[in-house]
Amino acid sequence: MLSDVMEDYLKAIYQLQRETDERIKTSAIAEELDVTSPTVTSMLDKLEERGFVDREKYRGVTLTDEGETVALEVVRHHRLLEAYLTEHLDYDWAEVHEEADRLEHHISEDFEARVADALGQPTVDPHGSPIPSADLEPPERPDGKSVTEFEEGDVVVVEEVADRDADVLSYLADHGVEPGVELEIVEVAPFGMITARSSEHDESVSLPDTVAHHVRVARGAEIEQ
Amino acid sequence: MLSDVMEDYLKAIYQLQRETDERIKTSAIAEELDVTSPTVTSMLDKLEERGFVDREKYRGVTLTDEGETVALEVVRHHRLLEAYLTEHLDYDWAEVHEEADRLEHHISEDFEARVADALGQPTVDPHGSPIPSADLEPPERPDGKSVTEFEEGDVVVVEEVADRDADVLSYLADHGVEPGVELEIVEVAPFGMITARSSEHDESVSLPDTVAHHVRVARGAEIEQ
DNA sequence: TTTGAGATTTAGGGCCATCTAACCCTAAAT
DNA sequence: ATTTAGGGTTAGATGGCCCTAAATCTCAAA
Ligand SMILES: [Mn+2]
Ligand SMILES: [Mn+2]
Ligand SMILES: [Mn+2]
Ligand SMILES: [Mn+2]
Repeated sequence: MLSDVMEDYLKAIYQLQRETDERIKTSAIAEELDVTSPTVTSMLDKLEERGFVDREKYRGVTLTDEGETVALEVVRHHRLLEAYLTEHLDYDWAEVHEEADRLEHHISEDFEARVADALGQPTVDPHGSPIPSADLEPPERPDGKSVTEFEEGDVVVVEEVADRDADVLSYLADHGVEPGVELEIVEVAPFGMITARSSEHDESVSLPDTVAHHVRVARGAEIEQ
Repeated sequence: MLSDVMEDYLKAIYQLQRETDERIKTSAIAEELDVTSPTVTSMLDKLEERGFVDREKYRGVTLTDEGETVALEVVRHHRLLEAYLTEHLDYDWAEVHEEADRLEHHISEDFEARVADALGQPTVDPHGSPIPSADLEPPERPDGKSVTEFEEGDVVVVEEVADRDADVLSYLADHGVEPGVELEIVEVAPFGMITARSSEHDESVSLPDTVAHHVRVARGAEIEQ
């Protein structure tokens, strides 16, 4: 059996891999999980021994197929829980992450199935992130781009808000940045900040790149002048 | 913070204390939690140091008030979860225990409150066991007696079926032994077995004392001849 | 091509929860 | 008052996850 700590490492590696295409470095995992790098090194030893990661010493790791399957399992649990908590237990969008992050390791497959049934086999979580299917086949890369890749005047539709910080999410919700909302990019500042107007709130929000990077969008319809 | 293992020890001691009035022995805890007695001894050291149990070496432990509060917290989580799983996720009476036994250590106080709300602040779980109140005041001893204390001809109403084994619970449900059901004691065998007729199923069930001991009942109305 | 800053691994240690083997205490029976 | 069986505790070890300090490697800049 896999410990919840190991599950967290595999999930972290999976999520870092979604962002970079490169091998995942010890330091990136250490940062993500808030542990020191020697701790990561020794865990990577174990994960390699167990066949969950491919490793090149000093050059980082990638998940094996088995490692990816475990990660997808955990991510599926996480996102189903987030969806269930918002839909059936009246949790707020911004609050669900922490609860799901603990419970994801402790629910049975039976529980997972019942939650998925109660939700009608959903495919995205409340943040717009895709929920891996029950067969745990690796999903395709989403084709949405980060909002930081657009320019002044572009109109986009928010697909996913992948931040995990409750305060940031509350702020975004308060200013109308949620999956499904249309945004017009009104300004791209030279110091890494983007300003957009939400069609919902008819109000503009400014976001530093660190936050904006987590807002994935698709190009929307042109706005009439 | 208390580990989930410590919570399990305190819950086990609490539940053993409900049955005996005497100090709880190392071996009883070891049996309950399926660990060896030296393991229990060393955990009792820690629990004593932390002020959760009163200990007399070689003579067993009792919970302190703090220890009892922790135990009640865990039991409240457990029973609320059992109730929620049966009411809202379509779990069967017999199946909930294992799931609740894991999750009880990992839900937040917020989750607890939301589940209690969704259920309308219930006071008993699906097995008829009392759910400790949110303030965690020690509940009174229930006044129900074990069905083994009755005699042939007595009519009783089932209040609580405190077994934890899924197969035993399924069997009991199949034969109409559930909270709220009326039973007539039809035979008390000399070798520790009791036979009762369920008014629901109009069928009789025979139960060894080991099982019957967990069926708590109140005296019911007399049956007309 | 060399070198040094920065990242990674190794070394060594701590705490937790568990085990087995060995020793010791209690309480009941003589 | 002794004995002894049964059970409790101590001793010592393991595996898991984490840490700091020291050694080692990598890669980009000079
Ligand atoms: Mn999340
Ligand atoms: Mn699963
Ligand atoms: Mn139970
Ligand atoms: Mn609680």
